[in-house]
Amino acid sequence: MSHTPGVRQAQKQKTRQALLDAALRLLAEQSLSSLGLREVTRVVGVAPAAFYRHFRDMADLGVALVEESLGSLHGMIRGILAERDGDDERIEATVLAVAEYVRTHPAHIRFIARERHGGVRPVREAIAAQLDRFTDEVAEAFQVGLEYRGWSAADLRMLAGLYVDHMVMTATAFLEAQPVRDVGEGAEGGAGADQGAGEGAGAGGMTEAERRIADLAHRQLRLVAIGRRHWHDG
Amino acid sequence: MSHTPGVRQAQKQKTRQALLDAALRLLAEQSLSSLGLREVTRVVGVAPAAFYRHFRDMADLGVALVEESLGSLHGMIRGILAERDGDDERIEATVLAVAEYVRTHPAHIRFIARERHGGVRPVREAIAAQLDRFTDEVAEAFQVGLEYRGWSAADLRMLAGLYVDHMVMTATAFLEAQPVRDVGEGAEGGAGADQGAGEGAGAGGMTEAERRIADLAHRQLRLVAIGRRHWHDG
DNA sequence: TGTACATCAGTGAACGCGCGTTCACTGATGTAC
DNA sequence: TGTACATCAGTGAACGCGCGTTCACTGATGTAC
Repeated sequence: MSHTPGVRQAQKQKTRQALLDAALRLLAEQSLSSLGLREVTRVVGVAPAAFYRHFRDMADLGVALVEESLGSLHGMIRGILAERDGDDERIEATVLAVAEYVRTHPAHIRFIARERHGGVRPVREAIAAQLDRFTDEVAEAFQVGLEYRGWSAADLRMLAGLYVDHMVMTATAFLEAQPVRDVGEGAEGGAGADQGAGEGAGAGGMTEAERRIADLAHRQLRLVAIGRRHWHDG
Repeated sequence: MSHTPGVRQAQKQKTRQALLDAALRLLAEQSLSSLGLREVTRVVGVAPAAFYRHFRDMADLGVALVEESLGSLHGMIRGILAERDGDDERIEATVLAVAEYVRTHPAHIRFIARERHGGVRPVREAIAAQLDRFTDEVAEAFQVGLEYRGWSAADLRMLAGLYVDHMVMTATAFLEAQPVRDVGEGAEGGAGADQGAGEGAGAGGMTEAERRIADLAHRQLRLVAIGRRHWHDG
């Protein structure tokens, strides 16, 4: 233990993470290009100038948020696709996983949806790159399946693109179905504040609105799967 | 001619339109929530306070831009779907129409893509309402076709949603394939400035990047059409 | 047609405010001996 | 273990700047008679 860890490094990481968390929270109500550096540091409780010890500017922080938002998803999706066989099971599992991810990371998904076509080029490009990776990974997962003998690489990627686009669309639909948390924690799991009223879903359940979206997504994915099955015979 | 037209009304409309055009142009490089009132009036050449004669605030202007961006599309799509029969023809015509619309109204489409999940609620809601209308219209167009006997209203709408979502996705893909116009006219048709270099497509043609996107969209739509055809027999 | 009054789109100056960035600094942590 | 020096995350004050909004105004257009 010569130089890498140390109390100093740890403290710095903690501040950096606090800046990311605060930004993500503030981004629930606005887009990155209107988010102020002072706004973020104010929430964290550090001096504005401290920001520059961690990020060159807001675009830089945005790119870091993209990695935080989508990085962990790669393994998850890959795992789901690898562990199942059969279209219906895959569809079911994927839709449920997306719904769950949206419920546990709403702010991250909202950020991605908002900035995917947002006003900050480096962030747009980072998101596009991540979604491209997803498409590659899904296409690769298909390649392994016996059901895809005779498919060209281009057609596999076409199909994967359809699934990824649909996944994003479904995620944002789930998002819009979520209650709007005005204030409060936001970022990390934390102990606090189950919001009270009737619509709140239990640990495993879904609200009525969520169920409608899940059902719609289900049927759309099933239609795509049928098209896939008959792709080579008209 | 007692009160409605008049020189005054006409002049006011002209200024209003100039504000909308200027805003749309500036929104190529940023999102609505960071667009300044003074920025817009500066481009138009009027005093900042003049803005309030036309819009309450930027969100108000944004909602007007939504109408301008999507209002004319309703008739167009409806016409295309009504005039053809046969999936392939419909697919071909729709993809071409979307490509064409993106080429002739790039700034409008970019605005919609950017603000669909952007930081300004009233604008998000206006866009969602318009896209919902599109879905209804497409579903209605299907209803008429003989190919959809036996389809429930819910399934028709599910399918229509798939098409509309895909249309939006395709439009934004075309957009990203467009050369980035740094400055210049933007808003109205105008006489000026075909940009020079090699990638520029002729009146009816497409660039290489556009052709790739069109081809991908084609194949994806064909797969959906196949799924649709076999929807009721597994 | 001519005159007197009403309307109202656009003006320009003023305001208070929060912004991003810079800078020399402080003091806890890390390192060398 | 103890001491002397280096590093560097975070400070706090200062800067110039452009912002949104207000206000009383001006002068062309519209209306009544």
